[in-house]
Amino acid sequence: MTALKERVEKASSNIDGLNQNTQRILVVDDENSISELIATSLKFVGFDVRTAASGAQALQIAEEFKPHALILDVMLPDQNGFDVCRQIRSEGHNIGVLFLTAKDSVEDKIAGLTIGGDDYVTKPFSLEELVARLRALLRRTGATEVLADDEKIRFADLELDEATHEVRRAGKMVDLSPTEFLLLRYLMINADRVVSKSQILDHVWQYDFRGDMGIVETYVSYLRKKIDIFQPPLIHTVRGVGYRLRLPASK
Amino acid sequence: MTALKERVEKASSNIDGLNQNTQRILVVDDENSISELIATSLKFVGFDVRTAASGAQALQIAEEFKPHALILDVMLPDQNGFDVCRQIRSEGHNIGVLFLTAKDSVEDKIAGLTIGGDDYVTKPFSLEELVARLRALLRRTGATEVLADDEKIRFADLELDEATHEVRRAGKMVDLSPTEFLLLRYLMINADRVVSKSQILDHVWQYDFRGDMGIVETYVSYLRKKIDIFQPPLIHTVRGVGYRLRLPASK
DNA sequence: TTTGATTCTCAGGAAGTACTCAGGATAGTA
DNA sequence: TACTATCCTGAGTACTTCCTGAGAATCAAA
Repeated sequence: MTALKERVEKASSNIDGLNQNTQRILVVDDENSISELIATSLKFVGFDVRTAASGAQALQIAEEFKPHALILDVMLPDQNGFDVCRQIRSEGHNIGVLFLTAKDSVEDKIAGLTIGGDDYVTKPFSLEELVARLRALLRRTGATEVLADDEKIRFADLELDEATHEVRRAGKMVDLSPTEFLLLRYLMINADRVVSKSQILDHVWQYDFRGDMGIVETYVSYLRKKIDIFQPPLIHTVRGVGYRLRLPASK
Repeated sequence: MTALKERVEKASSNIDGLNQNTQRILVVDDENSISELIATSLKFVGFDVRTAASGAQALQIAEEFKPHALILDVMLPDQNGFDVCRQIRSEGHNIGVLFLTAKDSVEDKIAGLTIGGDDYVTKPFSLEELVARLRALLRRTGATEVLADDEKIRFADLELDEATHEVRRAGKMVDLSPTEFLLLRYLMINADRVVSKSQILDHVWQYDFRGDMGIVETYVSYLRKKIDIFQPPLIHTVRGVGYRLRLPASK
């Protein structure tokens, strides 16, 4: 699952119009803006997505859509998310579930829910995190046919391990805060292309973040101090546009 | 902005010979002058364009026009741009959206503009930038059949890469400021054709620029110092008319 | 060759953009 | 409760880019 491979896969799926081995995801949330946000984002990275706004609707859609995974708000208008989950599973499908939950309700209820390979993400979340968690979940539940490539992203002498959350530059461990990790991950996935500060903000930060883009500059600065003290520097500023991860080789 | 309109009329015969697989773009803005400006410009470069002045109208037109992309002002009289976007997307079409937004409202309020391959441009913008962004968006969202074609523009030994924002002359990296980049891009797109200073001003500079054409001369001079220190020179002055990118051979 | 118009180039101030750091707020942990 | 790590803001600094204006250079026609 290297950045390159991901891109190649994405590109090739564009070519023939539809990809045959696309994973189907059902997003269930009663807030329309949330499910749309998730849906567009997942569609863009290549999933086949359907949305539902209630438990009943979810059951109905699941029946014919047969999703590989569920993204499921715990709080639904008609019933609670767990029941929906249970019902869908009793239909026979053994699908993984990524629960969405408000920050405070976490400890109470969710604790026991991450057993079956399931996972949860608290609202508000960042898109990067959501997608990363979903991918991990699909990997665990075996829904992914693709060779289970070691969960590492590489660029130059940088190595980022999704499973262990470890990062190395030139073999040396570097430790990053959660935000730094996500930022680096986003840059690595988009290696060699320029990403704007607003793209970074939209993907790495939580969707309700209301600050300005100065925060991105600050975090790029942090990252540089941790990974670009080595030579050569990999994070490059493209003035007026954004940032770009690249080797200086082709100067 | 007269120069532009003139050319549109003159050259429209060239256009329809060229594209039978034209991309459809729906422009939504309540300021008529803006949507007209954009529409004219996009038509000229070969898109099939329709305009709408409100969200309601946009939905209506989108239904039968089935655009490949949307250019959508965030501030609309009847509803906000996101809702329009969401509604159109929920109809099933997975189209990319290029948002237009006032400079100051970007940082403050609006997040999530770059989700799903979307992008945004702040008012006032330059036409070159708008078109470049739109093209990039169409590429990303896979609406363009002519993919691969690795996002590079070439002329002679000049090479301009849109994704990485790199420019090379004879393989050597040259670094350009944002304006220099846009200017070179415009010259390269119109390679071998003479472009007048007012055309350049209309396309490369923001539409509210109030200075005179001296600025174009200045920037051409900057460009020459960066890319025409190599031999042979490519940027040629056509006295009394404008500039032209050409090889000395094709006199 | 002269003349007038056009174009080139440069210097320098204004404006904009990016980098870094210190410090306060917050959350997670012992 | 105290301690620590992380997040975020704001301010200061450094730098780049933009644009103007003016004089030098070039060109074409008389």
